[in-house]
Amino acid sequence: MSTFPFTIHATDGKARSGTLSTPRGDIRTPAFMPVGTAGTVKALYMDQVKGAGADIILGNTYHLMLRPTAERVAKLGGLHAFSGWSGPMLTDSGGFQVWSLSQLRKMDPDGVTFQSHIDGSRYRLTPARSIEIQADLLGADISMQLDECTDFPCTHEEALRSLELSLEWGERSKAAFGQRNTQALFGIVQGSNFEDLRARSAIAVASQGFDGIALGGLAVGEGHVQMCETIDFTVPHLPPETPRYVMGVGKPIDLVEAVARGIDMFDCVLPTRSGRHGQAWTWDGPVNVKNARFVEETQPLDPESDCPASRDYSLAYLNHLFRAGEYLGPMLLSWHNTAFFQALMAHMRSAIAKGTFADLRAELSERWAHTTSQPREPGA
RNA sequence: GCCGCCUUAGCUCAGUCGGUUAGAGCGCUAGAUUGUGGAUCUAGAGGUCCCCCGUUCGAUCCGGGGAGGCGGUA
Repeated sequence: MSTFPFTIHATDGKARSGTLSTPRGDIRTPAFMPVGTAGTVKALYMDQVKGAGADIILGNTYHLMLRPTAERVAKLGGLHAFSGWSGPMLTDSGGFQVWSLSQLRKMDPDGVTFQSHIDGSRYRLTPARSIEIQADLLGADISMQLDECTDFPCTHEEALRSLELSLEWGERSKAAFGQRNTQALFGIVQGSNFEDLRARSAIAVASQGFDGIALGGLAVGEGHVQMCETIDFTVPHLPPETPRYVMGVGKPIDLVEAVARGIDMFDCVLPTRSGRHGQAWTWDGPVNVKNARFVEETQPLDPESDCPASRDYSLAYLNHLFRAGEYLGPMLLSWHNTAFFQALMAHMRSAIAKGTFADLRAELSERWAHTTSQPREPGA
């Protein structure tokens, strides 16, 4: 029995739309969760994030542990009060930093030791410590088990070792979490791009009785096609009544194709990171507002949008802001992208409810086919 | 007026003991970015080496003259 009720209202093919109910509010699925690593969705006010349509945001164990420290956040009332976000919040366990900060950490079976990129001091993260930080100190509504985000590409042997470690860490995370009435814990499936390993991991994680199941180790260089294949052969091993979450994904085309394969939740830095670098995501695909062709373009990004950033500012002005290095440029594009990703999720939820998801998928997949990620070059 | 220094890419400047295709940083033109190290990376375009004459097989480089700039001085 899951801590949070998850009700599926409609399905269309493998796609499903529902509600994950938490004490801090409902999460409409398929859901996209803006990433607020350090207690802020970068360059945005929480009101803008909420107004864009986001039901839930992410926080990050590793970054908050370093600064301002989890203990200080707890002393200041927890991450919700500290940051001003009153809705549901999910925190990553630090597992992604095990991968992304591989230069700054040492692994052992019991956990991982990080050397801070800020001041060089050492921090220890174990499954129990990660849960303590997430659930007890930050006060996350949904905590993630500590895992190892498996590198790509890797051998079958390496992927097996990695997923076994994540399974064990999942068991220990669950033991540390215990039974709670108002907080949930998600497990994470690994296994790289190996069908047998993904199946093995999915079956094992499903049997551990988590409140939700994430697919980790995706969008790490395998490319769009392999990512879709991996989701394809993993989802059948997951219990239908449990929320499914693909971590760190993705581009709009990835979201559409993953929803079509039965995924309910996503998070990704793309809308905000792209926004800070001048890339706007639109119904016509990505647009680099820094491009010279926009210097005198009086049209906004999307005159039909409800978001002021998309509707009320000309491309010429956005172009100027980025060329001039003005703060408002990243702010407006982060806002626009966040609103666009939420609008995309709303479109998909609506289409699933109406039974027209296949049409929407076909249209968007064709329109965005050129944006799919290719497999990373070996050695790159 | 005289003296000194300077003039090389859009900008700020290296450099060539006279020798094939003259470089950097920034800027510019594009691209990458997927559980955020507010970072970074990749590629490309762009030059009458101020002008003229001379010396030389060959001058962005040496000599003469001119133009423009900066500083000093009367």
